[in-house]
Amino acid sequence: MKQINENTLYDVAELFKNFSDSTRIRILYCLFEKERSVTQIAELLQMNQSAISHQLRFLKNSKLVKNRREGKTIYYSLDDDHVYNIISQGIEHVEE
Amino acid sequence: MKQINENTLYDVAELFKNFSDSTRIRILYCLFEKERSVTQIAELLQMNQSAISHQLRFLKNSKLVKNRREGKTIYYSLDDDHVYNIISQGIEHVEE
DNA sequence: AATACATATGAACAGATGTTCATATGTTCA
DNA sequence: TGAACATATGAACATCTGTTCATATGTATT
Repeated sequence: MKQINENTLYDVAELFKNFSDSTRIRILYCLFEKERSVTQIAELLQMNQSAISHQLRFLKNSKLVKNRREGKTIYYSLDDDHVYNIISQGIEHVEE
Repeated sequence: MKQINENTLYDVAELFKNFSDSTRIRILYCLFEKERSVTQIAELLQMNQSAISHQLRFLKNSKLVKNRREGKTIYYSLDDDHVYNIISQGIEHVEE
């Protein structure tokens, strides 16, 4: 087992916090396929726009999603190669 | 991307909840090396026994740790092969 | 049986978290 | 410029979460 820094585990907990809420993980999962706008995500998840927007900010701060503007619309997409792998591993775990 | 069940993502969020708290992840991490008693864990993490005990129950319910009694002492150890991999991947992520 | 040790448990509390509502900001198009 | 659309934001609120304290349960030893 490799030696790790004192604070690393706190950062790891912060990282996993992103995946510990069903709204956030559903947002990330629906971005697996392709980028989507805030409105599209809200419709997909059947939740109101503000709730999605708040969670997207959370995910953006964690650098898990990025966005780009196209006119009035802002498209969000995954910003981290690890996201796919981490969630996939989680899915594998629970489906056993 | 594979097709997943409606409820799977909720379960995945539940799974990651285990790793989203620094106390729990530190407990799990110190069990990487070997099994440890509640008191040993409390000393290692410099936290009181009750807090550790509560979190161990949490982790036990999630089937991430198991325990065995030896006299007065109860030893906890990891109960899931995935735990090691999931946390390792988290560590890798934050150390980049 | 009484004491000491190890762990578990429930209640109480403070702080964190997620959602909603109202509204602000930013963009497009007429 | 004004209206319509898309998104962001702050405040308020209810709920959830993690810790502590006090105490209960379980085991070993004398």
